[in-house]
Amino acid sequence: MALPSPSPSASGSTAYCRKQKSLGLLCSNFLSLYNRDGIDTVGLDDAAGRLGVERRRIYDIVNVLESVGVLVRKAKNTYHWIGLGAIPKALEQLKEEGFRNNDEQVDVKSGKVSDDEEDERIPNHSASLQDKLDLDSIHKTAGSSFKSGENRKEKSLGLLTKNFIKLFLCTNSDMLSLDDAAKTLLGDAQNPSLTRTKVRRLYDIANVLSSMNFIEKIHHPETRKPAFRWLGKISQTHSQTGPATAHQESKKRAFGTELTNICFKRSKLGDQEVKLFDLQGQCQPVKPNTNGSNSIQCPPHLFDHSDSVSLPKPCVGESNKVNKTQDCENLASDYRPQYRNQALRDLFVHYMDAWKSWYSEVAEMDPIGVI
DNA sequence: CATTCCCGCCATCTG
DNA sequence: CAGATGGCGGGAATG
Repeated sequence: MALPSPSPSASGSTAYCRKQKSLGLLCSNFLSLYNRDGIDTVGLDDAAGRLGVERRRIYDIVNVLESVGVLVRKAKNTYHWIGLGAIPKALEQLKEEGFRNNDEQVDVKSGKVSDDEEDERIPNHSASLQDKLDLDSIHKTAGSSFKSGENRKEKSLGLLTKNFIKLFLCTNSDMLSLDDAAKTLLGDAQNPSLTRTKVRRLYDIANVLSSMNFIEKIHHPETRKPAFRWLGKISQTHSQTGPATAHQESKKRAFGTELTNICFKRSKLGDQEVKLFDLQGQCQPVKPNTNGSNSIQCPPHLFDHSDSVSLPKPCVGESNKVNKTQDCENLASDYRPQYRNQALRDLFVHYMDAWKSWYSEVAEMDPIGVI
């Protein structure tokens, strides 16, 4: 049926920009919006509205954030904001959990010990990755019978996030390709389509974790293949963490490179008026608590944009298409603040890099005099 | 062509 | 039972 063809009727380039809709960006914005004093509860509708995205996307964000302790479901439509300060503890817990499950592979039906799912002993589970840390996981392969209940939960983004993180926390290497991660988490399931789906989810997760600087995308030194590296260093493996700040992720899909997620649907028209949120930046960056706090370090922080730049950047396209465009255009001129041109954007990116390097090696950076 | 990952349908799960 | 959740995979951007 007549698909709402994306007909780029409007002369010129398509204004749609994938980056502006990334989960990573959305996550940053979400945090910018709520990570501040006084916030106690987060309403899904409110969030969706202010961030100008569909509810569905909020679920994605919230689910991974919940896995890291930043939020807790309070009631329907409502979450209790805990804060970034809860992250270290949550990670510590995940780590423990991971190790525990690892060597005794608890069997607990319907998760008792670590809420996790319930499994079925993967038959030929051969350690595919460095370790055999078989964090729970285990999903029956090509489905057969199953108790939809647990089965569904078993595949939740939240759980997957936890397991993904455990992979880093309980493993020697802190570098992981999503493909390997997917396979590991699937208990080496052969089913390629299953893996594909898993990888898709991992991309989602990786994006938000990246935006929070938990991990960073890199290319495996040898394989050249894309992988992710854990940045929230763990005591042991720490040791000078590599060469330090190899931040050259210039212009790829650098998450958080842009602000806001305005609605510019890919094909279907964007409905509801874009309600750009009015974040004032103020996202109290949690300082790197390097003091005492044992091993796990809260990932280097988010908000690359917090202070200096914080305003929403509406779709910068020159020409858009559909009707709704009007709205955006208007909004664009209203909020238009920065980054309308490459130069500014670059500057911003630069700023972010500076922040990252500063953070990762507290002191290593040199005040690049961009300006 | 391969990799990334947004989008939104629709199965499930609450309240 | 309506509304809330969120798995899932098609297929469009991007590399």
